[in-house]
Amino acid sequence: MKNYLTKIIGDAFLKLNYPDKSIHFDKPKEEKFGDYSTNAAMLLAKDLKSPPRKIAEELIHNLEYDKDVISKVEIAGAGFINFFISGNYFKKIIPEILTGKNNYGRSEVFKNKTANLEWVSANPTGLLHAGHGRQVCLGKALANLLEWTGYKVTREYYYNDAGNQMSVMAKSVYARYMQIFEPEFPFPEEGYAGDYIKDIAQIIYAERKDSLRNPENLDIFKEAGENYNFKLIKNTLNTLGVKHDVFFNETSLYENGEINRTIEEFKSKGLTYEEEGALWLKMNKDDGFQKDKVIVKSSGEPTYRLPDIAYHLDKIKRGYDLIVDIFGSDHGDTYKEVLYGIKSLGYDVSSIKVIIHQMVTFKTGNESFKMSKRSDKSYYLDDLINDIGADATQFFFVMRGANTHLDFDIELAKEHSEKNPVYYLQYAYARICGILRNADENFPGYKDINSDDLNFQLINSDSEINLLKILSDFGEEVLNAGMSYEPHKIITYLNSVAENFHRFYHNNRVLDPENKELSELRLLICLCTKQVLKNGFDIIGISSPERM
RNA sequence: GUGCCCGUAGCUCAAUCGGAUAGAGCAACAGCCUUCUAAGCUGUAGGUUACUGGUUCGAUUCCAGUCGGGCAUACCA
Repeated sequence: MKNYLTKIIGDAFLKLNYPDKSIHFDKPKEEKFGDYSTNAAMLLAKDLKSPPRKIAEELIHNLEYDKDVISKVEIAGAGFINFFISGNYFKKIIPEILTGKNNYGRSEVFKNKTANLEWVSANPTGLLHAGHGRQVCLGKALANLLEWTGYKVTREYYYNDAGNQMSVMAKSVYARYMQIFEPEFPFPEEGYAGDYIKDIAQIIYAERKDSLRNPENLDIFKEAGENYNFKLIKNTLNTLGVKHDVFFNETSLYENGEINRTIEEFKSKGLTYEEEGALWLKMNKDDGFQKDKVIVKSSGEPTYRLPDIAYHLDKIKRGYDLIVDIFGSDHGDTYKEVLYGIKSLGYDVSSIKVIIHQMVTFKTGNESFKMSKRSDKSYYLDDLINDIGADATQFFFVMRGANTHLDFDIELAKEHSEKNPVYYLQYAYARICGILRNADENFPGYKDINSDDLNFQLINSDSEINLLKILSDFGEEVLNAGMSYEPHKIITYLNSVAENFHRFYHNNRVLDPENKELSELRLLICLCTKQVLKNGFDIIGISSPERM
């Protein structure tokens, strides 16, 4: 629709010899301002030195359009041009949705493009805590959303198995192992205190007994911990229906020489210097950096920046059209350093899109508590899912824009789980399924209705037309949400679908034995609504319950 | 201290390159079930968009400052 409007306005511009402007269409909140509006005349006012309303009049005068599509064009306010779309146009959406089925709303804008989405990427030092949920759920929805705009998406999980965190985890496991024999054996001060570390130690003890009391290194402890923790993490992800295609480990970058190659590249380009035994990357103050950063510690180990840079170079070389990273705001500064490193080596970072989401504060009543894997008392993502369910978890985290701070009151989520906004949407879906079950009994053969044979003029109430209008927006909404990487827009949209359906349901009896033709039309509207809800649920990653 | 992010109804959040009377859900209040699921619908109330100034036809949106919160300022990731 927007394409059509852009075209006819563009033609009018040509006729009038107006300067080229990018024309933007809004959807007015108020019905009386039409279905679409543009402020083109106001934007031109300055250039043409002419009042906006006069320009708008000229534009309308030179506008050629199909009367079956646009019923009315008006000037309003300071110079808005409002377009009213004909009710008949929206009825055409019915066969379109029924034909499109599970693909209705998909866009081909990015067809044949590839995208890599990296998210979660928590190091396997323990279970995912509830705060990780935001990223898990956001990424899941975003991956789906990108697919719906045409991308072929690779879902990727990166973890630093060579870094300090994993080493601390190994030390923690070793200490717990030793405590089996010597209860007084010291536990590392910054170690991971959770009971699961003891479980890992017990597993090692069961296999190796006391043979590892004086190990050459802690590799066995690290590996056992990594395997154990990854199993738990994948289990949690699985509960939420998240499945990564690629698990990329940092070690592989050492093994294939990419780390050393990257160091050499930095050195040969004169971007580094040595000081106090460490290798420093020069950071440009003009780009907002306050000081240079270490990329190789004096111990000889790289800091996280170096492998992160090498990892992103690897992704760039794999040739994706779009590379998306999702990080928490605690990485808000560091990703800039990584991008800076990549750019200073001469690589193009324009295909890399970084999404930063703000932190989540969890509350039970008046108490807010910290998410720390290193404390022994934690609220895990598994706990959250157990408490409020996978659908509600997914929904709550995706419902909000990523860049907003989020207060998550667990007591409230538990208490009000039945009034959770997710049910508002799913209930609309279940309601439709109920009607269809009824139709199975009383309107046998409704599935064979050919929409070509129906008299669409019978659809004429506001609640029917408005519902169809909303349904016809789905494709635009998907594309819009996808291009801004904001899955929560889909939820905002689905809310209006459900709202309009509930109103439609309330105002119109769908199955009326006295009026077969009208009933069949309304059944089709139900089928269309069901399809749009289902497709939307699929994108945000919640289930489509037939009954509630 | 410095950098990034945020501040919208009692609570959690929306608001499409700056647009028309700032919208939903929850909570509150008043109505609606012999008819397809009342997890619903209809209505009422709730706001100086933290504050102050600036930019312009027009600001929740852009700019400056103030206040308040989060994150980061490590040879952890």
